[in-house]
Amino acid sequence: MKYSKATNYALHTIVYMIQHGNEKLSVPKLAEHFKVSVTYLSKILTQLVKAGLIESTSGVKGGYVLSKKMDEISFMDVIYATEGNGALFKCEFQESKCLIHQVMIEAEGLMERYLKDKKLYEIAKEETLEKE
Amino acid sequence: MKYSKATNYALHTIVYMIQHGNEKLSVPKLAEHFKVSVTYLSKILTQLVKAGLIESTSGVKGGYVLSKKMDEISFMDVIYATEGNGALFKCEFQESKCLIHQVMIEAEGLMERYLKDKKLYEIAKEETLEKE
DNA sequence: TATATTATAGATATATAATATCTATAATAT
DNA sequence: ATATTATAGATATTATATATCTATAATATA
Repeated sequence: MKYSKATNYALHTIVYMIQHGNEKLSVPKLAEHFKVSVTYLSKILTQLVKAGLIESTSGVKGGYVLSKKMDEISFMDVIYATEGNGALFKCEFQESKCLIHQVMIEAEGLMERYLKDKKLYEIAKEETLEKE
Repeated sequence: MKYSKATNYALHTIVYMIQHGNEKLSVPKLAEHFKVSVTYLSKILTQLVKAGLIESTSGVKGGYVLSKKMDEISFMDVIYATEGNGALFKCEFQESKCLIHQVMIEAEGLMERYLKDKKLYEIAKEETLEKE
């Protein structure tokens, strides 16, 4: 099991938006920066819209802005949007009564809690500082 | 991203072997118990052999036994065998210098450390107790 | 030694998910 | 009216997971 590339693009896009002070950004600009096709990145950003992380406006001068406060968006918010929010491990046999299942869920929980607590704002800020 | 069914079968098989006091067990017997095809389970068990978790003997009265002490096999040992031991998240861009990458690796680490510390023996023992 | 039983390897088939592109449509600033 | 943008739908291409089949090698035992 692996995180998808889409998740990587999504995380980087949000960081990029934060670093640009949440000015409205279009897919063509974002796609150019990340060297990825416009249509492909569009699909990913639409997922972020549906998850309520960003907002879109069509037409000339359209594009995307963050729909939450910059410092509220967590890694996990983005990952849920691109990977889904189902459990990583499912036991077909006894389901919730399965002790193996319970251990795996607990392990996932550790990762999730860390990623829920970790905001993309922290990263964006650090990277900006590094450039100075 | 999801854990594969193979991982679930592998974890359950090891627990089953522990619960049976590490007596030699054949694939036909294991497959019958888990209601899964012999050939499919074979592939999974061969992965466990290659990972050094179990040992096989061919021929009549052949089968599998654990190659480590029962209480030393961790969840992570099994997961590495079936899922591979590469990182779950890779950033194509700046690789190791990427701050997003670093956070994701840290998060994975939490899950991995928990699963390395958690031994299948604990589960096997608990389930046995429940039956009594 | 012959036979039955078992693990392993290789080939193949199918299903599902990830990656990616193309086209058409709807929305909007100028 | 036009150009620009997001969205939706269809489709194509890989890659991975799931699964089966067949052949081969190893081994206990009759």
